[in-house]
Amino acid sequence: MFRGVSFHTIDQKGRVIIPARFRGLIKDGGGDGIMLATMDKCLFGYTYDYWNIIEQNVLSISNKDERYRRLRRVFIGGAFDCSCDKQYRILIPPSLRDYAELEKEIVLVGVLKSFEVWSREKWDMENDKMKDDLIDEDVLKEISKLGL
Amino acid sequence: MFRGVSFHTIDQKGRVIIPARFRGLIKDGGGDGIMLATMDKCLFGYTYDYWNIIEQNVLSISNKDERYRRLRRVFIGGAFDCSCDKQYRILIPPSLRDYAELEKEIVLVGVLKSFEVWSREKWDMENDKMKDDLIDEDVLKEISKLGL
DNA sequence: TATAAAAAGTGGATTAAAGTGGTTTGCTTT
DNA sequence: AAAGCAAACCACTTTAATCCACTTTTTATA
Repeated sequence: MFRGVSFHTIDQKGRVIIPARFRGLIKDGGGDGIMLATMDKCLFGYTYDYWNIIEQNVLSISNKDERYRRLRRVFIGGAFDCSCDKQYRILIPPSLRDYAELEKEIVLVGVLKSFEVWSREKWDMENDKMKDDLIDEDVLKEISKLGL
Repeated sequence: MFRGVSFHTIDQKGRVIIPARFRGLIKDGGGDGIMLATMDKCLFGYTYDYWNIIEQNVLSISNKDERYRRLRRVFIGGAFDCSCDKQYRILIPPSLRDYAELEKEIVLVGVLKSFEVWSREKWDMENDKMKDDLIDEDVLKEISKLGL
């Protein structure tokens, strides 16, 4: 499972290193590369195997409703296959760089089945929001269920 | 169960010794290492076995709501697998050192299912707060239930 | 209780791996 | 043919894993 945060840089070419602790998971997940998709103003990284499951799920969504068709084309349309180079970096396509506003400082965050790529600014904001969430009854309830 | 408090140091590389009385518990809990997570401005150490339970609970949280996705990414993002070296020390990742403000003097505290890592300053403050809590009605009620 | 032996705890040196930035080469596209 | 881009290559810096030496504390035993 993907866990932990790392702080890195994205270079002018749009290359981002995959942290060492993620590499085995990626390889075991179907190859030397990942699928990148957009969500929550950051990028979600999936192993090939897990992505296949997601695609199957997307296929099973009804296409009757225009909203579901829109969801499908935005989510799948925004997904890219990114393979690793010899230094274990992925090249992030310009459209995804723009979406997540990746410029210089970036953050990689493991979230179990997948990991996320954030700009440093947005990640800091996300942490601030989390602090605010800690006075939210619903959130506190979920935390208490974790058994910490 | 983890119990008792020990005062130690963290060296320049970020290494921290595991007290002898914790070692058997850790080994019995699934291996020669622990999972470290962030909470309450200190670090929580879990055995692998217990961490697996927590992780299952995290996976069962709904991901519909943005607040719950945030909870997951901040909590799992703050979790690291720390294995012991031959001297039974763990290396604490820089992001966790920063979070808990570990610099030189640190405190390890057993709290039954897990143990905690504090900076000495924060630990002392925590004890002061405990003194204040002893005039709190709710806290006194819980204490009376303990059967001391 | 004195002493030896073992275990716990600390610090530093060495080596291997991770991470970063840049250059070159060879495609593709217009 | 030239421009743009990505893949591959290379050089370098930083960081983490491993190993070793030593001090302190605990335990065992005479």
